[in-house]
Amino acid sequence: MLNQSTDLDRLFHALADPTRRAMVERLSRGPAPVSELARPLPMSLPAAMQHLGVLEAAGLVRSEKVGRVRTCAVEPQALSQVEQWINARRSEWEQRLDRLGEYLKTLDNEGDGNGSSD
Amino acid sequence: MLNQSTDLDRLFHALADPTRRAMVERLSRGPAPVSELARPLPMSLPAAMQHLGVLEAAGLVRSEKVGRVRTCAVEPQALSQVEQWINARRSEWEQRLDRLGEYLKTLDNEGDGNGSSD
DNA sequence: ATGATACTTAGGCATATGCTTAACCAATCA
DNA sequence: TGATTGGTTAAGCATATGCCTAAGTATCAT
Repeated sequence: MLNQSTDLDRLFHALADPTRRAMVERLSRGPAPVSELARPLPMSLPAAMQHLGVLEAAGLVRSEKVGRVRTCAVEPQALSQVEQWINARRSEWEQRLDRLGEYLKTLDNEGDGNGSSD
Repeated sequence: MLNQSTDLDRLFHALADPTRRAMVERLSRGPAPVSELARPLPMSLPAAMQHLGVLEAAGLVRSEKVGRVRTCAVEPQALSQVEQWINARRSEWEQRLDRLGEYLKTLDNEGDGNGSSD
């Protein structure tokens, strides 16, 4: 259960940039060639390609070149590791809050006292 | 609906580091003082504090100082924006795949005889 | 073959990140 | 009161990131 960190590192890092999220959002609606991904972006084509490289390295996007056009598509299962991590966290702290709730109820029943020291 | 980017930027970026995720994981089990968060980490206390600062700036962690001890705790609703973004993407591309499935079925009905298979 | 299109590679620069050590302050404790 | 504990600030450094321009390479169109 310890650290296969690097996958999550790459995924979160890839998603931490608005340009890259915009690309993923675009690709969520269907595959697109590099130039179409780059066109709306306020940067040069090479810069856009670097972002694409980060997305591919993270496994979020897959691409294939046919003729001179490289077509990119989202990799639908790529986000599952992220989801798993988040769900794990959420369930942990929900459990904690549940236990805290129980505890507070218990205190309530005790009829409370003070407890200061200082 | 476009760009409240910066929140997501900070959240994803905060989670893109194994040290910071380790801190969140630790805090998911309950609040802890800075020194306890830092102790297991292979770095100096100031370095750990910087990570903590990133987590706080992202809204993932909240902390409060009492006496000379600063106690940190997870902010349970902080991940919801991340979840929303991920869910939005997933539902988009699931819809797409559904439509693709329909389309393929249609083709199939047309009575074309070959299988594109691969 | 010539030129346009669609990407790709290379090199470079500015800023951001992650870490370190060396003080420094504030609350206990002896 | 002075030492210790817990945290904070400051300065500096090495590497990583994000962008650029310029110069390729490989199709495709004529």
